[in-house]
Order: sequence, then C-alpha cells, then structure tokens
Amino acid sequence: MPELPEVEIVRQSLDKKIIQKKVKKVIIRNRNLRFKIPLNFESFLKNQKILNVKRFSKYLIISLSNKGYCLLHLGMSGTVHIIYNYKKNNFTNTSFYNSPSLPTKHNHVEIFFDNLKIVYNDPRRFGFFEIIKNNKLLIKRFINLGPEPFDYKFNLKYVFSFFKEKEKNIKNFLLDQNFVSGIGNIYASEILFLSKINPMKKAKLLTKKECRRIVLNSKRVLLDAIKKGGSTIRDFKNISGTKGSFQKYFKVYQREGQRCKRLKCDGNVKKKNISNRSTFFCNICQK
DNA sequence: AAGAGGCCCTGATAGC
DNA sequence: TGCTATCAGGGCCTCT
Repeated sequence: MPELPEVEIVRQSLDKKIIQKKVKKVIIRNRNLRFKIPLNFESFLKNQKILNVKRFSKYLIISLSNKGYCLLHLGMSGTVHIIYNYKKNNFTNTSFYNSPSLPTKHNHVEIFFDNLKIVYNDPRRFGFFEIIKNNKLLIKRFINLGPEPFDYKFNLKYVFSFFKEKEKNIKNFLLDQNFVSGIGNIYASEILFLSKINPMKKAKLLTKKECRRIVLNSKRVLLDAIKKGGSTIRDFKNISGTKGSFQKYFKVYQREGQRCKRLKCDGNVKKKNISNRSTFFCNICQK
C-alpha cells in the first residue's frame, strides 16, 4: 500500500488518536513479520505514554515517554486500524466495537489504550516493527537513507551531481531510498510523467533542466497526494476507514493503453517492466 | 562499487 | 469448479 503520502495520512490520524495516551497492554499474535518482532517488544511499550507520532520516509516513528521509539514500516500490505472500547478498563475482545474495516485474518499486533486499541494488519508480512532505545540510535537508523523530497537537501545541485557517471535509469533512482527516500512505484511514474522524462533514460544523461523538473515535481506530486488523502488502490484507507482520492488524478499509473493526459499530446500510455516493477509512461512526450 | 536479480509472503484476478 | 500463472504500493541480500 504505502508510499510516503499514505504513511503520512496514517501518521496524522494515528497521532491524533493516541497522543498522550498510555499503553496498557500489547498482544502479538504473529511475531514473524519482515523481521521478527523482538521478544522485549511488549515490555518496552507497556505503561509508556505516547509523546507523538512522527514520520520519516515511509517509516512511522512513535515516541515513547521512556525516550525510546517504536518504529513501524507498513511494507506492501500493512494497515493500521483503530477500534474503540465501550467498557472502560475492560480488555476482553468482545468489549470492542466490531470495526467493519478490520479484516478477520492477519491482525498481527494489537496495542491497547484506555478507550481504544490499534491493530496492525498485514497479509504479506513485508512490514515490520522495531524498537529504538534512544535518539542517537534513531538517527543512526536512518543514516543511510537519502533526503525526503521535501528536504532542502533534495535540490538541483544534489541531484545533478549524484547522477554524474551513473548508468542506472532514472526510474530506478527514484525508487532508490539511498538517493531519495519516500517515493515508491506509483509516484515514481507520476513524477517522471510530469517531468517529461522517459523512465528508461540513464541518469547521467539528464540535463540540469530535467534534474530541476525531477526535484520540483517530486515535491509537488507527494504534497498533492497528501492533500488528497493519499491514493487508494486495492484498499488503502486511513485508520478511520476513509479512502484517499489521489488515484483519480493519476496521469499514467494504471492507465495502460489510454490517451496521454497532456494537452496536445497524441501519445499513448505504455506499461513496461523495469527491474520487475511495472512502469507507466507516455510514449511521445516523455523523452 | 554499482547495478541487476532474487527473495520474503498472501491474495486477487485472469486464463485455460 | 478448479487448476496455474501473474501481478501487487517495499526493501534487503547476494552475486557479478
């Protein structure tokens, strides 16, 4: 599901719901996510107050009152659900309202608060939880990731010099989290369309002008997607069950065979596998 | 060192 | 109906 905009939507709603609340109980039904959930996960979280929920790239960062952090990555199919309790201080399963949005299978982690619980669901189990003990280790955790598109460090100078001598195609670089972090397969295609660049083009061949368009459109597309509540394909929803709407504004993604949306362009949207990820682009206006 | 490819996993859908 | 193959929003690891 989740690229940076979708994770940001989850962050916003999660932050509102659990900020300043104390963790009462943690239940792990399946530890075997992308990485095994550590055995001290429950005790690390229990009785901690949630200071806030932040985000870096596609990672959610839950700050705890013990100065530690709980990291959550949603992988491909992770979703967070919120379930309200109608009996205060009663944690029997039946005391929670059945949420229509809560799947019956693959609810791997439940974190309980006084009047609600959050449930982590992930059919493919590509997502993961991590415990980070302090701020120093948190910074270290992300040291190898590139800047987010919004970061002032993600600028023309950075991009143009990064691409020098690089043989790899531009599409793969947008997905390379060590170059820029937060862009995924949907938004990579959309950014390249707006930038009029062919996804197969070698990075070293990009002009300064093209690099500038990459920088601007990366910021633009992701911000726009956040404003529209993210993209709902398959069944992404925010934790309250509301769908995003950015998928209505896709210019190329999942539009194979359809007319190019650029005015006066007679092109057609093509689909091509690049490093085993489907890539959509206009065969005429993306050079 | 950069870059390509495989792999982790389940579910939905298409095609026979 | 039931089988098989293919494809999904990610990222880590290995090999060349």
